[in-house]
Amino acid sequence: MTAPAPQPLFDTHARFLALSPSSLVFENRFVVRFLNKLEPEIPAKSDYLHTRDFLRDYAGWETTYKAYRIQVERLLLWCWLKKGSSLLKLTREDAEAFLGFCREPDMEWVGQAVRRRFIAGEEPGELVPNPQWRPYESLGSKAARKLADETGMPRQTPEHYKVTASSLKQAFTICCSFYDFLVRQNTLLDNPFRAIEEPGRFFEKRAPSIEGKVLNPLQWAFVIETAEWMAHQDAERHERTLFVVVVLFSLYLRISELAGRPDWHPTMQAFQQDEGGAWWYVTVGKGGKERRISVGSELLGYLKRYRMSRNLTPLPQPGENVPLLLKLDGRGGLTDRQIRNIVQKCFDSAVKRMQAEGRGEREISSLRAASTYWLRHTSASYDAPLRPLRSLQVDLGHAKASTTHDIYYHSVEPERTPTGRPRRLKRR
DNA sequence: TAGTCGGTCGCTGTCCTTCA
DNA sequence: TGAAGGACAGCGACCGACTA
Repeated sequence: MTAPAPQPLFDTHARFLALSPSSLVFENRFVVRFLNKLEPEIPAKSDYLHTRDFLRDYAGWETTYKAYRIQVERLLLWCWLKKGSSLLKLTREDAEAFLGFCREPDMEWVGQAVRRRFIAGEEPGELVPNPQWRPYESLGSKAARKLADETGMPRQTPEHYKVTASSLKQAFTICCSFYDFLVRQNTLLDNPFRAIEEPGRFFEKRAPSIEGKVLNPLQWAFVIETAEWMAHQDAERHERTLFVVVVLFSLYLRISELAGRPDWHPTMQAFQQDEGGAWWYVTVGKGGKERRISVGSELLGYLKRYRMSRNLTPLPQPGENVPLLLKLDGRGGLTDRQIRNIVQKCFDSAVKRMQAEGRGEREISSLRAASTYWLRHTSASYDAPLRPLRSLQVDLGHAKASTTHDIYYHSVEPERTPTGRPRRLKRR
């Protein structure tokens, strides 16, 4: 099945992101033309203004703003293009129909790759609608894409697309919030999404789970051995790879806790020794909260190895303001994406080494889907049977013990921990 | 020309806060 | 106390600029 030809349906649409909260609306002539085309049958300009006013409240939180813009934009396009009326005329039945559409949108609304909404036009600085853009995207599973790339087979184009329960729940939450806003503004009397009985039937509840996101002991053994082998083959490039893999695993780090944040750039000072001689990794975690993670002796060995490859003293000195990770050209600091790429190359090499050793597809397949976050899940799930809940909770940076308990103490499978977590990184 | 890097985008999941 | 709501992060992809 080939990708659907660009539809005129989406030749123009409201581009909320381009509008800062203080800017004038309708500044893009394509948006103006689109809205004018809908008038007077649909009060599109009024709908557009209400939507922009709602989004304005979230302008200070970039990731939240992005999520909200995506969902209300879909709602707006669905009202206009599928229902043919204003979003202010939405009934409970319409709201249910929209959720149903969100769960399984028409394939002409679904793209096979993420595209920019607008691309450069002929005039300098002009933005024109990207005909390849679609409101929904379906990329398929990572493991399937990787396997297709390895075998040289074309990637499968899905004939149907269903969003996950998580995404659908987010769509519902945001639409509820949008109509609550319209009610507070005295624009509407009722919220049609609040009128839906048992909205949970649209998205089945699921306990938090790391199932399928943990490397089994054999896969982890291949990953760490591959990282060491890569470091041996090309120390200049891959001592860094080895250190990144080991530190993400050993300290249960989220990628941002190694890459840094806009207001925090990790240096060697992140490794600190207390008065008792114990070492800690001090980072800034989710929500901008500082946390200290205990550093084991084995990780210290890898830290020394990595530092010596950079011609530094074996252990960090007080006040040493050297970036923790360097780009290949020696410039300081790696972005989260660069770290992901480094880890992904290691995973890819581990898959090849498993194949070369004649390992079966069943042993290999889930490693294709692995990402940096799997190292955090893997390490924590190996450690859960061996460490007190409170201790693991603090190192993971969870505010509530129930989060740690629900994720790691409910989901540990016996086969993952035949003898509990080895404090040794290498297990094979 | 190939590799690196960063901007942008949308999907999915995590996890904290609020509320009944 | 559990569910719902909501903020936020991780991730993979495309694409263009830059550079060795």
